[in-house]
Amino acid sequence: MRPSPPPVPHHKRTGRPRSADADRAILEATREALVELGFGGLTLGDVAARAGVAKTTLYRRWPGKNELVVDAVAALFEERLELPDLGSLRADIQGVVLRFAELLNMPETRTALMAVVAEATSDEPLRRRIRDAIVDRQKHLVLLGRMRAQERGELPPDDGTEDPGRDDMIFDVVAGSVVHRVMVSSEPVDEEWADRLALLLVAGIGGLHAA
Amino acid sequence: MRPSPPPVPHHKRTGRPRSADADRAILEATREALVELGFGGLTLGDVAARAGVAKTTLYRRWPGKNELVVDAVAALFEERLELPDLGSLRADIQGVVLRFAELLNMPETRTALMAVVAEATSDEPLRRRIRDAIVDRQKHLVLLGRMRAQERGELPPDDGTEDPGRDDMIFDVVAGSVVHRVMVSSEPVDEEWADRLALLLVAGIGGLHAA
Amino acid sequence: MRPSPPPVPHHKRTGRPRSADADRAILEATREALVELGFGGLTLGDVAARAGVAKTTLYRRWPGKNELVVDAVAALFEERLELPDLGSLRADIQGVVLRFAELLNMPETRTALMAVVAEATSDEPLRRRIRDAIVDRQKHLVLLGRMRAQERGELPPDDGTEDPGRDDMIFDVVAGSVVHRVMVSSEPVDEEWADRLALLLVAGIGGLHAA
Amino acid sequence: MRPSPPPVPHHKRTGRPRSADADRAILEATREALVELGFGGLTLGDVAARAGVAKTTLYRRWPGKNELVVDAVAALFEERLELPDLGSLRADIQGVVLRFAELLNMPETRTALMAVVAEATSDEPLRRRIRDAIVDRQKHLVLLGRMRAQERGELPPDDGTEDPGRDDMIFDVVAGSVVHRVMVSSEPVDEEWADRLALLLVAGIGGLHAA
DNA sequence: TGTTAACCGAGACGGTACGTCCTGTCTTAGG
DNA sequence: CCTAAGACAGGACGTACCGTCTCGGTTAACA
Repeated sequence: MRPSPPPVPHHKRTGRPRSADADRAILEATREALVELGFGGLTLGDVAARAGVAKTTLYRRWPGKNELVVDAVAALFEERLELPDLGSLRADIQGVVLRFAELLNMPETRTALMAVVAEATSDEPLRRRIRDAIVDRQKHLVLLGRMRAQERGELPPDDGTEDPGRDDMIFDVVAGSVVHRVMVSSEPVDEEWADRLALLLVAGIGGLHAA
Repeated sequence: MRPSPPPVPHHKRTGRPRSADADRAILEATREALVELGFGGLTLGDVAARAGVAKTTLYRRWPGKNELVVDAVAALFEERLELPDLGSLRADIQGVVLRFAELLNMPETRTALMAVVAEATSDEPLRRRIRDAIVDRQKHLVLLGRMRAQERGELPPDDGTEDPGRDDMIFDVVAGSVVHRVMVSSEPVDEEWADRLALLLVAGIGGLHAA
Repeated sequence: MRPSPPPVPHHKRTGRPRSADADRAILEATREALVELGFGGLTLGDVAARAGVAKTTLYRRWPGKNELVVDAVAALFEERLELPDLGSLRADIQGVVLRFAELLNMPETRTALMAVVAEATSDEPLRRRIRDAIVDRQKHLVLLGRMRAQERGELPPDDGTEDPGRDDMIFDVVAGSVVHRVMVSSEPVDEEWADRLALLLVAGIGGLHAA
Repeated sequence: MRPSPPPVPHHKRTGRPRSADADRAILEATREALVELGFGGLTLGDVAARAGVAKTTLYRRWPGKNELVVDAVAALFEERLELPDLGSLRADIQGVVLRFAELLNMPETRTALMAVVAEATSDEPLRRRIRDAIVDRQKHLVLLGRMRAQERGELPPDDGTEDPGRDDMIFDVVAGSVVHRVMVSSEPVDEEWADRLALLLVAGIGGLHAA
């Protein structure tokens, strides 16, 4: 899976092309600054300086701080988040929950994720960007997990009558619970907690099918 | 339950006392500004102007924007969030989920809540303030719901062996799921969705007890 | 004659009053920067830094670079330009021409004067400011010189029939000639040149009276 | 007399030759931009765009804004400024003063002239360029006027003892007075004022000869 | 009943970041 | 070698808020 491409300019192919090095340097500098200063302390001028790039170059590519941070953080999700095959639905869920929590505890993402989501509450384009760059890429993990469980016989196969929003709800529950635990309750997501959440979900999903 | 009082000054009781009108006017102005400008656009200078108050007065009472917003929003949770008794655990959960979603969709809270949580990721005192003013007041709803369910016989009575973090997890799951649905997925929380979540939880909780 | 007062704000007498020290420091810093960097190189940010003052303080008092420079330079004209009484009209003119040329050769004024006049060509308020702060204060020197010459008997006394714009023209000729000599022709204004100009003027004025 | 040619490149004569159209378009665009925006608002990027030319092309031909403006304005002086033969020294002077004032009131020159002179105070090459392209071409008018006056018998013929800087001073006085009147005093140069200046000068020159 | 200390409004203060603009150079592709 | 197009590093711009401060003036409890 390749990293999200930089926002494609719809120009003619004339003039000096944009430097790909600059893109890389900027995103790297952004993550570095997030670690050191947090989202609030992050300054576009500072990022530009770290990247050895002029502020204008930065503004030419991204509309502002929010979009830049989304792109900078998206790459981390890309490479870090996957669904391990651990032999059972419960173990799979536990595994992905632990990895997700680990990701949320990285200093780059800790402050950045909530902040951009907050900004996005009144910024539809930003909301779409977050979905495209981060959320939707996680969502397929739910689908994958379901398919594996169905192959194992842990869940009944689809028969065409199931709720189409079913996987979306599972995703909201998993992601939301972990985020709330980490960000709001400030409690650790350890193996035990992850297992109990997995247990609750497995039982709950069973209940949904039974209904 | 009265709204959280402004931080008490520990002075001698001499001199002119602080104006209580000012407090009210400031919190009201803050909510008004949140609706019009969102969290990011909210300015302490602007709030002061709306409240007909000097910036100094404002800074004398609150350390900064974050704390002010927490207090301004807390009152809303106080008055709006309660657990209706609808006759069954599933219906109770559905009911509180719908009320919570409604609260999250108010313009005052929509942007403010996520924003202060984001700020709180690197600000322990703010995190505590949020817990004291908002989160903990919701948490007792979980306890209340459990007790009702136990009275009804929907859940087994406590026998002293249960996980002490059990209710915390339920709270993280409920609150987190709704927040994620509303804020990140940008999908509506309607009666159907709330009911399905309630169903999943009831079954899941059952699974926890069975384990 | 006191130095030109800072632009008077028409506020109420409320709030913290503006610092008089800041005014002094800013004007001094402006002159210093003019010497070191010239008008083109002068930056309001740099002036603020030199004066130990915030940029905002500077913008609160002056609309921009042009007005600031006018005020900074005006003080020099105030203190340096006077009409010596040397016993004859011709010597008086020679004297004032030499002083004026000297002033134009100071590094503060050399670059600043022409620049603000240039800017003023499309900025009526600036033009007025220049007249008020600099030009009009010089103009009375012409009147003073005429009166002395009339007392000495070098010129006939006014009889009420003379051209009201007469002194204005003399002023334009004296000031314009010196400026052009120094700025455009880049030739020195030495005693001889000044004396020849004085001679031309005395004769010319005589011609005007004769007409 | 043709307009001053652009600085000749001393390259080999290989490769694609420079477009002469471009030169014309650039100078025209410069004058147009001067009228619309004034000197301060004039941008090389904007001039390039108006001329339908790349910025590179512009920088290849002129070192910067100042030089470009000098060349763009010089052509106007070339074609507009001449010494009419009106039968007497006084009338000749009046005539040239009126034409010069007219030139100074054109929007292209109004702001441009003072600005480049101001820039030239700390830029010797620019000063030379101004002299070559503008000032020296005017100076011969003084010589021409003197010769005509001598032919008419209004002035004594040269006898080899006269001051060599004599004509320079006349030039400084005429040009400086008009510029000061127009630019600084912001008063009109009408027929009456021009005549009075001519009268003063004729008498003054007489005084110089008598000395 | 006057003192007095803390309050209040207003607004200036030193700072910091903003997002835009222009400069003069460069790097493309094409003539 | 020139051209158009446009990206590049750099730097100043003028604005907006921040959180602090300094004023003159007000208000209520205490003496």
